[in-house]
Amino acid sequence: MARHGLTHADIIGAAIEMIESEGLHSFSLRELASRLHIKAASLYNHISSSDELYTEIGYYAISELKKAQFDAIAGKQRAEAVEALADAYHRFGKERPEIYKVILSLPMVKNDALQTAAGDIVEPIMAVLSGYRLAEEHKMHLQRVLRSIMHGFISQEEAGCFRHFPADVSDSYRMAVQGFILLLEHAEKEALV
Amino acid sequence: MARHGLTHADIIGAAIEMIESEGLHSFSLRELASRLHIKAASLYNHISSSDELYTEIGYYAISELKKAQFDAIAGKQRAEAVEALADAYHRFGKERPEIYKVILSLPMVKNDALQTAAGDIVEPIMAVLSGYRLAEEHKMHLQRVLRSIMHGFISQEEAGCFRHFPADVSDSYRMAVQGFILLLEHAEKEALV
DNA sequence: ATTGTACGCTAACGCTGTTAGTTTGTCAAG
DNA sequence: CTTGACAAACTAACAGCGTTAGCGTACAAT
Repeated sequence: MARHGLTHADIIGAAIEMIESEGLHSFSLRELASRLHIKAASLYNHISSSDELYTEIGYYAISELKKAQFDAIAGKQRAEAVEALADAYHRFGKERPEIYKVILSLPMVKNDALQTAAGDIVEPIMAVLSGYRLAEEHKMHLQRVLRSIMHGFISQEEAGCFRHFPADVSDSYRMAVQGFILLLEHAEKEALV
Repeated sequence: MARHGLTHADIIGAAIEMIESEGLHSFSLRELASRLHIKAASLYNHISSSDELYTEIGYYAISELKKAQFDAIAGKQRAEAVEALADAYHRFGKERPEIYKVILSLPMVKNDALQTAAGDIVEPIMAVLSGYRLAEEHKMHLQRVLRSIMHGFISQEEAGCFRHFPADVSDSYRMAVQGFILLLEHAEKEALV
């Protein structure tokens, strides 16, 4: 009845807040609506489907992640930049696990808007790799390798897969990143030959 | 009415088949029941909840993955064994993506039965690492690193995250694995010092 | 032959996303 | 100042989900 003056951005913002605090798992449109003092059906005046909502939140998450990475590597070069980037990625995953999960649930195949989002993920990594003398194709491969390491690590850590052994998890991550730097330097040397 | 002589194993088997063919996403107890010519409620004579069902399928998936890895590394040593293991893991993820997803959805934190399953994941990797002269703690770390690489890679590949660049995806994976082998050898040398 | 249990059934509950159709508040134009 | 249009809320409903309670029946063992 009483107009609440809700905007699209309000909806997205509230959804993000809810997901971060209550968890992606227990999120629902009805709960979101209720928190906005609205009926679930009324949400459809602002969004076209739950899929669209998740996609938009995914965009937000990706841009946040991108920002965090660029902030971290600012003014840094080579190994130091790689470490800072990896650290920022790891921190993002640990501090905002539910939002990170939204990124994972994005079906990157679908539309091309998502393709540009995928580009956003790649950007900071490519920026870091630019500090190394690498062939363009090598850079593409190595970018994938670094993403695999970072994503694989935090998603397994988050899932609790790393509790099997008592070894310190941060140490493992550091070793993974050092291994990647080793590979980078190796690739650089080979290119010179 | 007419007894069908359904066993617990039949249910699990049918569920696995459905998930592999139709996808985890569109799987439901009601569809599973209908495929077995049963009502959904009747499933509860054989399983206690859908969670339990997913968990059991997860066990199955993990054991299959473990088997594939051990088969691959049989008779191989060191770098060759690492490559074979990584290759088997990759193949499993590509050939049975839906079943692989079930593993991911397992909440490893929960009960201790799942802890033993987590052990099963670790086993073949530790077997391969045993071919290298490494401190016990190094082995734990490196096992996590390899898992991160393998899991991170195939989960991103599956999600379509690697279409951004034209570079060959298998080449990227090979490079990731070679990088890990490099790290292994590096760690081995350092240990000798 | 009788009894017990394992396994099927129906009906229902509360939850999910989603749609159609209706009302109402607000703001702009006449 | 009234009127009309549009935006944004509403209610009611549908189909689907997992799950529970309670009922009936076929089969196996006594």
